[in-house]
Amino acid sequence: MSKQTLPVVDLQTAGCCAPLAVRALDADQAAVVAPMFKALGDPVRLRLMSMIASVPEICVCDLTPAFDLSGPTISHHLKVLREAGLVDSERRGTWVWYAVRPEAFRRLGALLDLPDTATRAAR
Amino acid sequence: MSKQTLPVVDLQTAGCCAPLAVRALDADQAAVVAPMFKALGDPVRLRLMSMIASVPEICVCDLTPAFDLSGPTISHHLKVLREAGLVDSERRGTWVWYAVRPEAFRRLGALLDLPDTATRAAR
DNA sequence: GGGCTGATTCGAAAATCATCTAGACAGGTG
DNA sequence: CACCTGTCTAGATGATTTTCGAATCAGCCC
Repeated sequence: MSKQTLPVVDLQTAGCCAPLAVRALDADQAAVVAPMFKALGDPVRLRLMSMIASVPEICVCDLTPAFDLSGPTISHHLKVLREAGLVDSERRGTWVWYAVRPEAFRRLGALLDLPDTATRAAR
Repeated sequence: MSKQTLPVVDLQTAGCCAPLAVRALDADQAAVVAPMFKALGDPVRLRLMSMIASVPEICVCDLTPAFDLSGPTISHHLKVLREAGLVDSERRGTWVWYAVRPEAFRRLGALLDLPDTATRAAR
């Protein structure tokens, strides 16, 4: 399957960065993390992501008909999610199945933790 | 202070959506949430967001010099974060101060909760 | 093998975006 | 008031993105 273990993906897989609200990211960290948020920044991809994440796994054939878009377009968006490291795909016979990558997903969530401090009201 | 309480912001401010991993978003929900992720999907904005979120508040004059970009470009990115509802700004005399909007930030984080279930391994 | 269906890749068109310079506005200070 | 500094708006430009149809690839079945 996907051989593309680019340096980028390695950094993503490596634990990266305290929550945004704890310590500011440097330029390199931001360059690693931003593409993951960017991948979720399109309504179609966000919906795809939510459909994938809300079940153990799901076939492309069940994703495509939920949208008013061509197959290639859905395929393109899935590729963006894949290359961001957020989901994984596996061909089984005729169909291709997608599943969330829990580590990446969780790490992204951890970045958005807001520890009750560091808000203007609390200054 | 910024008067722009657009309808979009109202929807964002309203509690929206179970975590992605719990229930898939419909098209309307995705259209509301995606711009927030999109705003974080640029390395410059992500860094700006982390600089703002990691302190109670911060002056534009302290943000700009951290980047190798023109003032107007930083201003543009801050506007995107503002319009996504993620930060708030307030002019105090000569300077403009930015602060995170904890509700929006927290809601975004909640969307990325991953409840240990709904992963392929757990099927 | 030949044909079928599901999914991806390719190439192109239209829309959006990041960035800049120039200019406007806001507020302080002499 | 005139001027200076900090910030934002306007308009332009090159780069990126979204989307499509056409073509290709993968695996099944007759």
